[in-house]
Amino acid sequence: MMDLREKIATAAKQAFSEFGYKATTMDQVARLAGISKGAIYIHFPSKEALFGNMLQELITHLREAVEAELRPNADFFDNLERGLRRVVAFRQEHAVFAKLAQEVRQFGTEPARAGLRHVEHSIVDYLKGYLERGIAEGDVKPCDPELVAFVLMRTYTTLVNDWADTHEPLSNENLILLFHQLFADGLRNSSKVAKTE
Amino acid sequence: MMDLREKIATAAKQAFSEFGYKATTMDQVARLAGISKGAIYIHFPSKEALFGNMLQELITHLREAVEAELRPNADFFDNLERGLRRVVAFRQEHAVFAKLAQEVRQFGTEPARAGLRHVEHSIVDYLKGYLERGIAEGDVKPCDPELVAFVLMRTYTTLVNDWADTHEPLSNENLILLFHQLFADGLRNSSKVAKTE
DNA sequence: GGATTGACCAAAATCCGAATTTGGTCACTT
DNA sequence: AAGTGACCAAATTCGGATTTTGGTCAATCC
Repeated sequence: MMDLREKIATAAKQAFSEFGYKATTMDQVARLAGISKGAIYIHFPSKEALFGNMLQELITHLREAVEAELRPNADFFDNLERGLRRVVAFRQEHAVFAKLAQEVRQFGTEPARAGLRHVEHSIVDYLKGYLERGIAEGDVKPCDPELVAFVLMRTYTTLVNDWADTHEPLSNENLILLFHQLFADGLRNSSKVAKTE
Repeated sequence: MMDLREKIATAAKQAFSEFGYKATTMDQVARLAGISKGAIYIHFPSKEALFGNMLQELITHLREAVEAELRPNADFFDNLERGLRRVVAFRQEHAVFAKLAQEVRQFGTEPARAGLRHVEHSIVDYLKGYLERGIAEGDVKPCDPELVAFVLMRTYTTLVNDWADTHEPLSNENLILLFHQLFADGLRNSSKVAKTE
């Protein structure tokens, strides 16, 4: 049988995914886990702890998923592309992200906002390390890895969250393609023929 | 003496800048313009029209300011940088933008949100035309100009506005460097030396 | 006689106390 | 010791009275 703590965590994730942070009640989680409310507090000190535990597990699983995707001998930017694609897929596989983002937009729920920020920061931090390795190995031009990681992540978030407000949402393929074109190779057309003036 | 319509428009901008859209009342605007409330409606059909008029004027002035900044014979990406920098400066010179952004974050006021979106869209639209010309002239690789314009605009304002929330603000030089590195030339280090392992 | 006013109105926003819900506890059962 | 569920204080929601606000228009002014 499933260990109780795990059962509670699963029920919590299910509830947070469906209702968001605010609208999830401890009674609901207890009912979903098939236990009483008091039992939750034997394993988790608070609702926020339940939430934080879920986020931590997501971060761990995301990192594992991304690392499983990387090919040590492949081109740096191909791997970056792979990793980003995995992040996109992971977000879609876990409805919590969409639900929490919607909740933040609609109600501005503070713990939900902080949670998403926490996840984003851990991704940026991971990305920073990856960029540092790329610079050290000579695959990436020297740059401020934290700043570039920040921009990459923000651009990604903006594209996923904000572009769809006013346009057709981007397909994964277009998203990755755009990233590659913008950040890896740049927009400058270096094969331009000499201007005649 | 200042023409009445202009006086009303000036008072409206002053009020919107200080209080945002929602908290600005027609009585307030009338008082600031030194006239009665009814007189406003001789020149503007509604509060929204007053707001829209202000935004339209801002858009016009911004476009003029940007165009005054461009150097026809300069490098495409240098001009792009120049223009974007002017946009950011313009936003800082006109307190309405900050006030409206704050209002949207705090209250989600719909006309304020729509107004900011309208301004941003007109900037992106202008940028899109600029990119299209760049593509046609061979300065820029083929790409979706609207999408790229959107990303450029958002990334630039994010760098200027949000990076400083948690880090040392970027100097203009670093900003230009980063911008060129990211979008113009890309991060790929094409002169990589053969790996020794 | 057109421009301007300000009392006026319906609708929307705001207040505010009552009623409900919720996170968390703990004496008690199993 | 693990788990329960009635219980509590604090937070949230509800609803209706009260105020504010965008917009109008007959009266007034120049």
